[in-house]
Amino acid sequence: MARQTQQRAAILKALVAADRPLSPGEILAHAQRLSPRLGIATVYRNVRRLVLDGELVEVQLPGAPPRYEVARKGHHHHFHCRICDRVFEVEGCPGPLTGLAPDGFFVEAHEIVLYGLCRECAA
Amino acid sequence: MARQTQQRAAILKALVAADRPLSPGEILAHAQRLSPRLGIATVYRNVRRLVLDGELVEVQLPGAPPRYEVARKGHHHHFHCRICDRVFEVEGCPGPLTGLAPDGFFVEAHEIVLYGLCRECAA
DNA sequence: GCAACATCAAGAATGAATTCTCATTAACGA
DNA sequence: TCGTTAATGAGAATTCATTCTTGATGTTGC
Repeated sequence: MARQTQQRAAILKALVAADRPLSPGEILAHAQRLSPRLGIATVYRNVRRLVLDGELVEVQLPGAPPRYEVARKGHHHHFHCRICDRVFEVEGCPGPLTGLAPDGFFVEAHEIVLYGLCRECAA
Repeated sequence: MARQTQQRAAILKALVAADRPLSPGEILAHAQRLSPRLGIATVYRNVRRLVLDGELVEVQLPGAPPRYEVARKGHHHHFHCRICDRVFEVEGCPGPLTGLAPDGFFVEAHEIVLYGLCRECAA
């Protein structure tokens, strides 16, 4: 059976504390504050399992490696800062957008990504 | 100076004829109809130069390799068919979406991707 | 507490996309 | 047409994210 290890706890805590999607490298950096000897392979192993277990969801953004965020957050979108490369969550949504597709196309989902400067980089 | 080769012409014609963003592999397959001995390295070489020359633009979509489309098409978005994996252009746009970002964030651009079934795969 | 064994850390290995190498081909100015 | 040389084709090499391997470690059931 699965064991509750310090490393997995550190990985989950890092994602909960960040409250934004993190890449494997970011997860490593954040979680190492709690578990200093943590290695990147352990991040990948645990992230894979946490996604399978439904605790994390993968967030794919254009031209960027996969990021991961805690599951059950409801429908939302993302903001990608072009300076610091961090990704943030964005609350609203302009609607289902089914009207944009050409006739005969069937829209099942949509993704919106905003680009620009985050609060810190805009200051 | 740059030469006008059959291969480069075939690559551009393939992209113009397709009227949708193509991946390097798709460009190879389409352009080989016009230039059968075309190789993948030549596709990458020419695509890189055509992007630098401003004739093509790179289209990045979530979780997908880069695709390329002819430049100067105006603001538009994309539809990614989950069955055939082809990407199509979509005309409209719901607006600048600057209101979605949190306070203090500065929105410079946005990308919208629709997912579902294209006309052929929905039939 | 202790033994069994799931998990770990570190580095090697993998895989896929992209780029490089180099002998050959072909574009184009004279 | 011809010579120069940019561009090509094919396969090797590279890159980088991710996964595997190994011996060591730490968690859990008893």
